[in-house]
Amino acid sequence: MTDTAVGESLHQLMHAYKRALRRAYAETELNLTVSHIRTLKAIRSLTPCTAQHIAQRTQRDKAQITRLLRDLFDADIIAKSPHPEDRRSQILSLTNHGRSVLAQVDGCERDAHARLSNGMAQTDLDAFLRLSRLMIANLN
Amino acid sequence: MTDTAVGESLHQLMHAYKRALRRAYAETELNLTVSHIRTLKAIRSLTPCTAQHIAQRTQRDKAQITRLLRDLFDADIIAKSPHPEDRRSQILSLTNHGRSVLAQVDGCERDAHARLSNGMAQTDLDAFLRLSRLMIANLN
DNA sequence: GCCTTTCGGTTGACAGTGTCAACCAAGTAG
DNA sequence: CTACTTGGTTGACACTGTCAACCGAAAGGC
Repeated sequence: MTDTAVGESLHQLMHAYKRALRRAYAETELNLTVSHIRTLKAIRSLTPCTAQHIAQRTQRDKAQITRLLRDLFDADIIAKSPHPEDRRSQILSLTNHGRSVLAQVDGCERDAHARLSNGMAQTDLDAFLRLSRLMIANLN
Repeated sequence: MTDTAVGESLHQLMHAYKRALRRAYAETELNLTVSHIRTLKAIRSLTPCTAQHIAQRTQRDKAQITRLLRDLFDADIIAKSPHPEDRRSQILSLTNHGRSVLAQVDGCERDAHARLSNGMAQTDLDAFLRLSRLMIANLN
């Protein structure tokens, strides 16, 4: 029985979390999906950053990355500059606009996270994180 | 920073888990998606069971439930019988075929779950479950 | 040098999923 | 009876994940 319980919980948790994020993002008048934002955050945390760095980091298909990047580029949130050593590749970076967008996003997420972790001790959060990562490693 | 870490971990874990399930299901020659199976399991655990019982249990849109049920019905996995007290509603149940399908699914999931929880103590799993449920409750 | 293979990225196509709104028929309350 | 609610269906649409084909650039062998 605990077999299916873990699966069910995962589903529900994921779903509820995404819904919470979407709601939070919607309030900011930014027309970005969860995927766009995940991509943005990957760009911020990777330097230098190219498309397949993001694909690796977020574990998603490179085709999807391409499309997300196009949207972000069109919205003037990211900039592309030529890779100095490989002309196939492009270095991605945030524009000023992008940085301010991301700042707003951070605010939203802080709220969502506060709500998520309401009544949980820091040790609980750490434990959750540790177990999640263990499971991810097991599955990959 | 742990803010985003929890979100990222959730995403990745969910994704990896779904992928593992999909792979496992694919081997069984059953043409069922993760959603179909979640629906099936809901039917098994709810008696009596109607469409919106499932919607409630799995936290999904009733429109989606309708479509999933149609597929399952067409595949002779579930049966519909009239609700004795409400002619709008239908009681859902598993067919014999459905029960054997579900038995196969259980096998797949046991494997996937074994892999997922490799190297984790039972207390870890319990803790994970507890924390997940707490978070779900927080978000709803 | 050239040829083949690999790699970064793009594009097209498609299935699965989540969400919303409109709707119908059956039930319920006034 | 009328008005409102409820169970279920349908249509439409956006987001997401996945696969295969492709292009141009790079790398390695010869």
